[in-house]
Amino acid sequence: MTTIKDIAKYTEFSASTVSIVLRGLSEKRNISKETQQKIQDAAMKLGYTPNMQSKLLRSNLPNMHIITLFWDANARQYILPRFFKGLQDSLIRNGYRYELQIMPYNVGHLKDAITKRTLMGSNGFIICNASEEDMAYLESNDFPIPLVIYNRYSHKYPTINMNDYDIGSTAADVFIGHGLQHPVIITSKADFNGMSIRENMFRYRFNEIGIKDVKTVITDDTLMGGYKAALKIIASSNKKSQESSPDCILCASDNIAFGALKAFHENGIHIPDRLKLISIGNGPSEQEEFSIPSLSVVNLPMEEMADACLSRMSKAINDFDLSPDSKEFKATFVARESCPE
Amino acid sequence: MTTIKDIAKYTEFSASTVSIVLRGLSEKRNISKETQQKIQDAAMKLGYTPNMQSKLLRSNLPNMHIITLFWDANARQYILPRFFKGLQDSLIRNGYRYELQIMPYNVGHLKDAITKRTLMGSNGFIICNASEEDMAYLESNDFPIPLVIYNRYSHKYPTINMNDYDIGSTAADVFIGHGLQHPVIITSKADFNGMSIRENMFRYRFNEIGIKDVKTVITDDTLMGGYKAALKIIASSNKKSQESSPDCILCASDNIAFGALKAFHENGIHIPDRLKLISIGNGPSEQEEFSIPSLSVVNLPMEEMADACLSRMSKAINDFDLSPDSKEFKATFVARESCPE
DNA sequence: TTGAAAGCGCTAACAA
DNA sequence: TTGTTAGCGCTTTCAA
Repeated sequence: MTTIKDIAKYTEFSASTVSIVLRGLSEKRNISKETQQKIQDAAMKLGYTPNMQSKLLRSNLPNMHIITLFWDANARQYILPRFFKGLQDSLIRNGYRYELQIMPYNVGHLKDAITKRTLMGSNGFIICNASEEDMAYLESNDFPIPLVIYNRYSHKYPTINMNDYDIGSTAADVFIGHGLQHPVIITSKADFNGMSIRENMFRYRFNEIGIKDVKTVITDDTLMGGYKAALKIIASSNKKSQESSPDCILCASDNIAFGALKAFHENGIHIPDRLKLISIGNGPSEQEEFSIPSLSVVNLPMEEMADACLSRMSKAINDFDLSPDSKEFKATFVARESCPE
Repeated sequence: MTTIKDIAKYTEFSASTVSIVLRGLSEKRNISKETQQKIQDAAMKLGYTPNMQSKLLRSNLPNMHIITLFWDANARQYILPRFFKGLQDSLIRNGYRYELQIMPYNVGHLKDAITKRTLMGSNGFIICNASEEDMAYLESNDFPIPLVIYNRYSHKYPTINMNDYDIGSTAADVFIGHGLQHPVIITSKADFNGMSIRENMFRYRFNEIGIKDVKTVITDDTLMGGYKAALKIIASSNKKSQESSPDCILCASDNIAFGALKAFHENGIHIPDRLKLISIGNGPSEQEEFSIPSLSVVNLPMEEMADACLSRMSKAINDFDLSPDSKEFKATFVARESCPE
């Protein structure tokens, strides 16, 4: 890395002169045109770029804390803004003086994103979307700054969670309350334990009332994924009698749900008359309200959880409290057109 | 700010001992339990938090560049992920070694977000969503780091733009090609010049063929906004004859379009049979594809533009090239169900 | 088991 | 018009 010193040596001026020129203070300090030119040229030639760390250090500005948010680099376009907005609002409401930095990473390869550099440059990590491998990596290593884990459990780090049992059973109970008997789950490959819990709990509630047959369709966590899964369900139910074909669907995400709604619409299957549908609501509520039909969801309290992540981080940073506690949030059912109360 | 020195003074140990203890290296370096305890307590009591700038400076890690993205703190949940994903992909594809930092700000108050601190801590700013006031602020001030402006014009800074004339005329031409004669624009209060250009150009094309009456409905740039605007249009066209009621609608954003689609659906107005609809496509294309009906758009090339922002930034940082050039992208029409080709 | 000293890159005050 | 010096907060030898 080229520094101001390198330029000083190269041009045979002093470091302070170089500093003055490069900061555009030449006029004020009466640096000769010639000197300016030489220094500019050298900076260009040597590829100088300022080191902001040392500028900041030198500046004596109050030490701002940088919180780095590790987020799945792929897909789930829906969710980041919701979570991020929750963080922002929390910052403002609580007066936290943090700077938020977003570090995208590939799920399953968190290890590669947590470099010496990211560790050094940050006062705390909030880890989101971690897979089982990622969690294993975190559990088996020590880090010099506090971590808060979003939506996963750990016996090493503080975590902010939602009650996954609740999510599954709430959805099932609504369907059961409607007397529905042929449930289907559309979901994607579970990349964290909570997903399985939600689905198993959903199944369990139906099993309890004697309905053993809860079909599952695995697809991508995308709109296209939901669309294709729904087409599959339509095709297979066309072969069956009206009585035994699906009458209610749980979608593991809003992405999947929106895709599925499109497929049912195109095939003239009326929701909620022919089929009731509930999504595990991870998307912006506005989009759920204005889909056709509007989407009933078990709403994941992401904004509240984002807020909790920051509070917990604040406690970790200020009180040195790194105990592996967990705060758990409840998801609530929001009835809309795709499945009334 | 409490530093390691403060703790050293307070505990009457040396700074190096404090450093060792606070970094958890006590065992390795044989620091006595008692000393550890005293130092930990003091750190807690004095509210010590490490200064990451100086850690980084000391670490001799290669000087990573931090690019700060200034983004509208409010609404437009759709767009950030699209732009951000464009940035990420660009990072990877071009091998730029930048760290991205997102700084939310309130449009119209960019001034408040650009603090000494943000300036010092960043090697470059990408400014998005700037209002006219924000642009005026930027134009009339000097900054010590390079700025690249997204989707606005400037005679002081490099900018990355789209052709707003094109956007408006493309949409109009498609409608005109269908022989439609009663256009309506649903838009929100223009907070930047490009919006007016798009709309004026749309109007102009219709005017050219003798259609002077292009109605405009102003609403919020939200799904609810689009919904309400559409209801208004429905109400007023119910009073008119079939011939004079609107037959095509340009929506200024996907938010507005999705909201409007819901309203038309609820009122049994078939799109595209009764009414053709084109949106200025700023949302994720997947959502446009799976809406009901799928949404025809003049697609804003946000990913390409994000890429261009980074390329331009790279040029600014590495080649000291701060000339106020502009790169302009063309928007293309994507025909889907809401308005065929 | 602890401390002293040097230095990371930069800038402000002062000197020349 | 330019240079010298000291120091921002931290860590790493090396010494005690």
